[in-house]
Amino acid sequence: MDDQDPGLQLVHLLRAVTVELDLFAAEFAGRNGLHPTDVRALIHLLDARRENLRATPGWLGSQLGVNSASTTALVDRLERLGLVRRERDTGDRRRVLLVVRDEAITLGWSFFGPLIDEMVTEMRSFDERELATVRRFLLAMRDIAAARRAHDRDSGGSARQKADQPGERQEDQGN
Amino acid sequence: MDDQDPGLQLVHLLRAVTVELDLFAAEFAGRNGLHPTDVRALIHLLDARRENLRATPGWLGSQLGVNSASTTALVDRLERLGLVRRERDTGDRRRVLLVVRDEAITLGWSFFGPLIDEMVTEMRSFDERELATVRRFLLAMRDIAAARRAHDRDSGGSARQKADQPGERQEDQGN
DNA sequence: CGCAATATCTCGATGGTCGAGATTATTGAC
DNA sequence: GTCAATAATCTCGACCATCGAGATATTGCG
Repeated sequence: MDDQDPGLQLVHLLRAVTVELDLFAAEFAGRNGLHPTDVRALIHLLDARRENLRATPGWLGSQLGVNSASTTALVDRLERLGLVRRERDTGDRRRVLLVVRDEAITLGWSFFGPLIDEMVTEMRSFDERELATVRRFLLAMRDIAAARRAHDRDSGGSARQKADQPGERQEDQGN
Repeated sequence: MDDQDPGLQLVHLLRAVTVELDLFAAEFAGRNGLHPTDVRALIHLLDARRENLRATPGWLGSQLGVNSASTTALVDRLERLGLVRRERDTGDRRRVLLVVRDEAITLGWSFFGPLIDEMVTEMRSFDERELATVRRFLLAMRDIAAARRAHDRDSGGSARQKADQPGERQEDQGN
């Protein structure tokens, strides 16, 4: 694996992008009195809403990799900030549904909107075949990372298992 | 900006990749008794070493966006774990050089090595023109994020300025 | 020398995260 | 129906990463 390997250079470049995006999120967090975890939670909640998935504390915790105690505190913060609302699930009353309030959408868009806009605009300079290439690249990188994470979680039981993950991920249950 | 906009889909996909990579790093952290910040620091330190840059606490703190107090504690942790060594700069004795110990390289490679390997291997399925397309994409995304971050830092003085960033970034000073 | 700028570190306070366990609701067996 | 097992969320106490403010040491300028 030569240091001049173009593939390796691209992997490093991908990491540089993630570093930039993390710093961008941290900037957003610090500016609004949120913590990095809150921002990550907000992103997942907005994603869930966009895809019509039901968000619950347990689901959110598993997405973020934090345990139930931290998730409760996290939702408390988001609720106190007026970004989400707790709502008992009428079907399964053990559950709590996390309803994203309009304030959260406004806040998220005010910060990430311009960034996303610029990125989408930049993508217009890519023709269809190039877009397909980028998509293939991103899908491959995402899947490799996800697969290795699942692999390491199983095989690497030497150290502690980190958190109490239900492991269960509920998909869209018909709204 | 339609929800079916292929550019927008790719931006979301890019975010999905960063989420996976962050979770991967968190997994690594939890398994080795490190904190997410420690992992980020380790990555920057290994990068600096690879590029023959001099790492100091101040430089590291500015890279991570944390203040000097946190940086001191961070370096204390890394030193206690035997990953780095503090060494007074003989030229400017206010400075401390952070020397990455072999243990850090071994540790980092043991975890990120296989992931990087798989990614690099996957990149072999891209021909030269496709690699160039991916590179153009990643460079554009990185630069947009960096530019917006700089832009927001200046204009958005409404809230607090977060940390005491020297703003100074020392490049390779001839080793 | 005095003085400002720079680099790092110290201190006390805040609060996010964790493990363990409590609480409430659901499910299935008898 | 009752009981135990499971599940989803929350409470509690402890730990420690991060922060702001300020201390300490060094450099460079005049």
